[in-house]
Amino acid sequence: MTIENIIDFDCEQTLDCGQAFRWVKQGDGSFRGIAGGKAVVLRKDGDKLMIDGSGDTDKDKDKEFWRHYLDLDLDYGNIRTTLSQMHPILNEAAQFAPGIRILNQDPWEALCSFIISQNNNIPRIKGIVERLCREFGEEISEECFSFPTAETLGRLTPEDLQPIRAGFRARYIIDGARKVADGTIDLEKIRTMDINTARSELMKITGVGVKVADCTLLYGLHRLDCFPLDVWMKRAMSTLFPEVSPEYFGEYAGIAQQYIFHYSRMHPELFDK
DNA sequence: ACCCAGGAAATTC
DNA sequence: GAATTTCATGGG
Repeated sequence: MTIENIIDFDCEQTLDCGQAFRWVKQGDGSFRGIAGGKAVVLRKDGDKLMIDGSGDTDKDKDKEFWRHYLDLDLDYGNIRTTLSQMHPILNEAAQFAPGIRILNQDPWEALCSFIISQNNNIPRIKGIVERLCREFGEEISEECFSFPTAETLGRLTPEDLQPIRAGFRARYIIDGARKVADGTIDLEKIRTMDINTARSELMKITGVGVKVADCTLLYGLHRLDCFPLDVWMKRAMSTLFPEVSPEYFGEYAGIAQQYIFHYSRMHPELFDK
């Protein structure tokens, strides 16, 4: 399948910028990954995006899924212009990776992934997530596994997660899975709650603090005004934007956050000393 | 051996 | 209550 007239989107900038952990760059520059129970390879050529390998027979519905997942119907060019006018360094960061978009990931997958992310590094997060899917997900196609549901994981104990080597995070994963599975936490209701209520709802899960809650809101529930502050972002804000607070960036602060996060990680020398 | 990693809970002061 | 320590695992 092909989607035409793609602008302001780059596979690597969007899929390998720390918001999702299941996309793997292939030798030919394409990206292989799984979302919504569909295993595909994404490849951009000029302004065309090729999506191969989806088994869905309903092409229109399938294409709609990927348009939505990749957030292709939001005008990022316009948003980037607005953000760039707010601050010269944000302009620099946005120019550096103008193809970043905020994915519409499955909320449970985002929540679980960012629980795993705490006090951890990205390569290892990817390894744990991969083993989690391989052990407890469904094999959709050859060697491609879906993300396990909250219901599936909620029936397990932390000891059952031993093979994925998540360490102390195992009991957090199970607590989150149980609360989502039994309705204690309703992610779709949280989607439309005001930001502070939504955050404290998510923080009812053991192992979810402000940062993991904000990542879940931004990357899983598409709350674009959320501005997660991790160690990188705190350093970036104090060094690059000492006079600015996150609210300054407004309703699309989360997109600004992602430009700044990616820019900072690609320029660690800015923070030497 | 030592330090850090897209933090948060548990403990101590 | 605020500051510090611990948590499990792997890589540099």
